[in-house]
Amino acid sequence: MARSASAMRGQILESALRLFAVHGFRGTSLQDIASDAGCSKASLLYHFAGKEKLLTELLIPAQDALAALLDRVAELKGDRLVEETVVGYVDLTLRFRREIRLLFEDITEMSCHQDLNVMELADGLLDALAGRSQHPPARVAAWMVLGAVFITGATDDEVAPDEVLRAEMIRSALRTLDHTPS
Amino acid sequence: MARSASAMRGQILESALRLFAVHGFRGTSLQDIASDAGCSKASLLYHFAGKEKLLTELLIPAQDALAALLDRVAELKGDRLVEETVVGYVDLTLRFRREIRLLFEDITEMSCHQDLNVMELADGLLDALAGRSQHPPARVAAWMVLGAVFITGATDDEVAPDEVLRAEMIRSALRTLDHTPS
DNA sequence: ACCATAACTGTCCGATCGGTCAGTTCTGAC
DNA sequence: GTCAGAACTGACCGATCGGACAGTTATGGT
Repeated sequence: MARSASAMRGQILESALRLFAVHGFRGTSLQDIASDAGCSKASLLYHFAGKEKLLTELLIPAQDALAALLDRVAELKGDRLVEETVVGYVDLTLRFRREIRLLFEDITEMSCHQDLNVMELADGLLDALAGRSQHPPARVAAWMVLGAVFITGATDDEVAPDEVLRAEMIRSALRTLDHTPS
Repeated sequence: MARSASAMRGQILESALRLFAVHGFRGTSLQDIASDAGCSKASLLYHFAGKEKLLTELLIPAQDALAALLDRVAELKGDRLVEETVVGYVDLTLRFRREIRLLFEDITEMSCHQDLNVMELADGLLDALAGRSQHPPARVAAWMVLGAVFITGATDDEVAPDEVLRAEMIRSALRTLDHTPS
């Protein structure tokens, strides 16, 4: 058939993202993705140099968004820093739900992935959430928020409508950080 | 050599737990475990009926401990319920760190595992953390605590000594749940 | 109409995995 | 010492995986 290149690429990426999010990176074979996308495994490997490259391409948008957030809050301090970081982080997890689930499934794979520096960015996020503080209580609370938002965003339990979920996640996170609402 | 059965079994379980926690269930082969434990793959399969059974045996203690916790707080209400649940859950994650990491790595595997009912127990835990409330804000906050403690316990970053970590995890969790300290 | 090239595929390959099995080695009771 | 059975092993098997490659089909510019 030979459709336009970008169409098939997009279809493959979509299928890969969904399957990876459900069954994990290792739990999804190239054949699974190809079947779901409606092409042959060989065609998949024509568009993407390998399974790893496919994973990389899927995660880069989320990574860039996180990097942009960290860049945006880099010059803030105190209350503004924490508030902006929390809101930005929550929005990010809701926007990239499936990517988060994928990251969640194969966190160890990512740590030693050369093209992705998720761990580095996570450190920066942790730092901002702690308000640049090095005190153990603040660091622990920041870790808690990191995990809380991460998992709450990754879950697909319809615990609440997205708008309510977002608002409550932000409020809960700020409480965790002992941040009195302004 | 043919050492006593229990000794080799214990060695295999120990090796499996460590390797699973680091590389995940799928990321660890039976040969990896056997080499680490100092025996052959065939010997490993002599002691354990299969890879799944090995996983089950590793997670049962943690599962039982969680079930016991839920049983203990079943008759409590209000503040006592939430406090006991939080403290118990935090202690549990710190006691079973590696098991948590393992669970963390392969959460989807577990959901469809017949011998383990982790998801069912997680629901009970969520319910107790929410103080048996069905209101969305309380449910979201409970989800946040579930994830926060989960990840903070699973991480091996030495963010703080265990005693400080424990105390701060409990305090942070109670703040997340909007629980004014008694 | 023609053709260079992009898009695609069927088929094969080596590696790795979980698991089986017949056979060997060790141990403890007598 | 002997011997039954537990403990252990090397060799092998079928399945599955990621990937390579030669060959085929469709497309767009001329």
